[in-house]
Amino acid sequence: MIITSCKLKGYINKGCELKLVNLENKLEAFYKLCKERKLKITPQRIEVYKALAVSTSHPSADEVYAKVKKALPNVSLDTVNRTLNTLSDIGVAFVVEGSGDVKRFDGNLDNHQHFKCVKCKKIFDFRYEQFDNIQAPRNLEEGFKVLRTTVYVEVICRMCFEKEQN
Amino acid sequence: MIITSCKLKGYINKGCELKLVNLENKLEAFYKLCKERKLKITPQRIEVYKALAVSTSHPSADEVYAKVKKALPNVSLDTVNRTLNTLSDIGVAFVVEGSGDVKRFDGNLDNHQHFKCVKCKKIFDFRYEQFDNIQAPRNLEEGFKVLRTTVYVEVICRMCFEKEQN
DNA sequence: TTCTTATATAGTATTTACTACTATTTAGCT
DNA sequence: AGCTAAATAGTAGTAAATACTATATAAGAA
Repeated sequence: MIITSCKLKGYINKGCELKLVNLENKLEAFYKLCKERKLKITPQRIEVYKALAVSTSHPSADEVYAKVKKALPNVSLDTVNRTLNTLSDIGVAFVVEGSGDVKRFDGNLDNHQHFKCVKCKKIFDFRYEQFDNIQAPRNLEEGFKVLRTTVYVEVICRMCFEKEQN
Repeated sequence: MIITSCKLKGYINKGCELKLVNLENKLEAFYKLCKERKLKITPQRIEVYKALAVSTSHPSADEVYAKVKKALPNVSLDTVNRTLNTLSDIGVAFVVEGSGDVKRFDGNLDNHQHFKCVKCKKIFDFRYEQFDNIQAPRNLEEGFKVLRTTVYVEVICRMCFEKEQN
């Protein structure tokens, strides 16, 4: 088990230098992908991509905005937001599971898991005995107070899938 | 495997009548818990608790608010919000994993899982080979387009844990 | 039952996240 | 260099959640 970016436990992210070396290659791949998808390669897109590619901290749009602003002082937050969504669309980034949705409450204390439609944001329950007692890795339990370990599935529900086809 | 509240696939929630029968018992237990925790049993708390206890749809604060408003027309949204948080604090409800946080992006496409501190909202990566190829239950894969299956761990990080002690 | 007080609430204001809109600019093609 | 669809900056708007303050009330004490 490798904790890849857990600074609290004193782990050092040894991947950093590698990341910078790789950035050139990553950028090339990114350019290529943009061309394939007929997306214009703009300075804004490059900077947003770079900010995300070298980050290990799962930044919010605001945090990426702050970083990009250093290179492009009058970039707009809207552009950063749009670009982040574009990057997710083409698969070079993704939205951390569950984040970005309104706070939802659950009064069902029985053992169960959730799956969510990423389009309509509906959340469904399911129970799968195999997942009832899933254990977080031990060294995570040693370094942190573990409250809950769940399996989380992101789906597109039938309704949204059909809507998408039209 | 039981899909407990998946209406899209035509499953009917057979638990509904049972839920209403159980509500009385649940309420009694809730009153008892409130007394233990020195929390006043107010009409607002009762209605919020009831709304959540009979719901299977992981409602947002707004949705609970709308429901409670029918019984208590001039309840405030703030009260509903506070009460929902109180219910989470005493353990009779919980916040659906990941929801309620700002949208966060991840540029790391390598196979990995996330754990999040519920206090400071920081997200950390970890890799645990066992979780690399975790499979959603088959009948879920049949009814929905599954995009991603991850293990999600909620923790309190050391910093926040120590802060809490003081 | 009435009194007292800490707790909880209603109503409003504020903050923050995110999306929408429009006029302007620009990347990529010819 | 010129053209055009796509992208952007700047601003406005919307929605979610928290913060604040004066008022109301639950629950224990008298």
